[in-house]
Amino acid sequence: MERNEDTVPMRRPDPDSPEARGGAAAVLPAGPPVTGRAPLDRRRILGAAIEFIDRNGLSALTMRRLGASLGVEAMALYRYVPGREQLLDGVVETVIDELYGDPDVHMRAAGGWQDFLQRLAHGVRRIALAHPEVFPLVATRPPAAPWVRPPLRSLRWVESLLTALVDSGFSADAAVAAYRAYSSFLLGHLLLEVSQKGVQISPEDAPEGVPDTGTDLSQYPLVVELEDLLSQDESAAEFEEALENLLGRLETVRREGRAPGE
Amino acid sequence: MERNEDTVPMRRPDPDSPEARGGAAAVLPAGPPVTGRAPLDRRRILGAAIEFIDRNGLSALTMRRLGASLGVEAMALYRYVPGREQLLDGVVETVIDELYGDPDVHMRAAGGWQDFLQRLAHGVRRIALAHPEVFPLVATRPPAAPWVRPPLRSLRWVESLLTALVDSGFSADAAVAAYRAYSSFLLGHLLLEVSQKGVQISPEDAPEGVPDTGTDLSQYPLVVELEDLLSQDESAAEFEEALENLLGRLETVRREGRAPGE
DNA sequence: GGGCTCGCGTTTACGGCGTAAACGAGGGGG
DNA sequence: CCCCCTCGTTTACGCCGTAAACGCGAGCCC
Repeated sequence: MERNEDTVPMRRPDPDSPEARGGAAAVLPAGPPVTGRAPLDRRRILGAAIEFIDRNGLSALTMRRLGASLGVEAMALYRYVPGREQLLDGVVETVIDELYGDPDVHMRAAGGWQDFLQRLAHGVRRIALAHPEVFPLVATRPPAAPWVRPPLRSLRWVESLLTALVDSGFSADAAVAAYRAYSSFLLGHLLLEVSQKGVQISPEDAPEGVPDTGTDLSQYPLVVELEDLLSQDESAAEFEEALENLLGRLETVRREGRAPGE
Repeated sequence: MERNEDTVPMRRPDPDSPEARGGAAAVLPAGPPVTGRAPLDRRRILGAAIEFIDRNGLSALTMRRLGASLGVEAMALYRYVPGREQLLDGVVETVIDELYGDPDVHMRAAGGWQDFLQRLAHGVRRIALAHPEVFPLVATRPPAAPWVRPPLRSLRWVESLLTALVDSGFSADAAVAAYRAYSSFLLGHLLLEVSQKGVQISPEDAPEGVPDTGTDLSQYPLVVELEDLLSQDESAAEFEEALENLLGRLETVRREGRAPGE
């Protein structure tokens, strides 16, 4: 066991964590930050919904409670949102639209396609970490078209990404394959990361003297032996590692100018 | 890439599709297949819930309707299941327990760790494709412990997997890292695959003469140009390709006997 | 055999949900 | 002045999850 201590040299907290950035992923600067009574509008409703989910969890969001958090009856929301389902669609769209406000993510691949994908990936990760309760929604809400894949649920970003790849020498086939591999990578890593984060927090009650006597692990000796390692959170490093690997793999695909499967 | 060869020789429809297998992933052989009135029990309830979700979608599942599908009032279910949430937990557990009945998936790595991981991956994929409406539940339900990562939500499988890796020469670090990378890969790929499959089906209504005039694509020329490619379903090949790549990457990690990030 | 108990499904009831529909209040233009 | 348009409220309906009381048939003890 040589790998705890300070083997990891200077990986401060986590470059994508919310506190490492000056609230750059804040929800909405919608005019004055009044929390009292202001004229309702769609943006304000969606912002309040995101804040509500961040604070209380997705399952606690109801039309009545969201209305109450805005100082309004539930039915008032229906003037601006057709219904609860479309409200959630709007939440998902608003959350990923935070990418446009992220100064480290660009829509055009000025620094090459690898820089583009890297910045985009970290931007999405920042959003996931800033809204862990919302991200499962981003992941599972049915997309508009079969080729709009979570978590990049916006045509503009798909167009950006494909453009960056094709302009950098990817064939059409390879660009599409890269888009799909990239989406799968982001979705898998980030969904697991936020769900893991949620689990660590949620059993906050019953902090007894003996920790974690919930289940009997005696039948799983290796799990017991590796429990420390398994509990460690190496998400940031693993994300980086897997991302680098993916980019490397895509580079060979690009060079050989063919789809990766053949 | 020397490690496929004849592992996947004839890729006609899809080796993991439900119809390509003789119902091997059927839900329950719980005694006589009577659908009428039989004594209620937990297994029968969970089986009915899975069938209900497969047929009508997760959002249609209510205690009352599930009761009705069993010829019983909703409250009768509460003798066997504490509540709706725990019912869903049971559904998830039951679905992944289908792995134990899969003759192509083994709990011990008799044919080497790569064979083990490959069989397991395809087993999980078969389950995902057999129950596309259930899989998002498998992916997003909070796990029991932070180190039980979807989609392999069972301590027995985690123990199996780690054992296979450690026995094959992975260091403890490397085995844990491999477990995490493998989980992310499975989750990302399969969640996207089933969600894509769901989207193709759901807008079944309004098959007008002009197809897909729903949204204006004029601002996204590359998306338009690549629309055919983007709509193609290459899930099986991409899954195989990404899995092979992951295994290859893990092999170098194993050989060098260190965690992959350093 | 008679009555008692107990396992199991039903009935009833309650508060909360999403949302359709009718209803005001308040203000700006004819 | 009055009308009507905008926007939030009130009321109402059917469905939801589930607590609690109930009923009923089978088995058992005496």
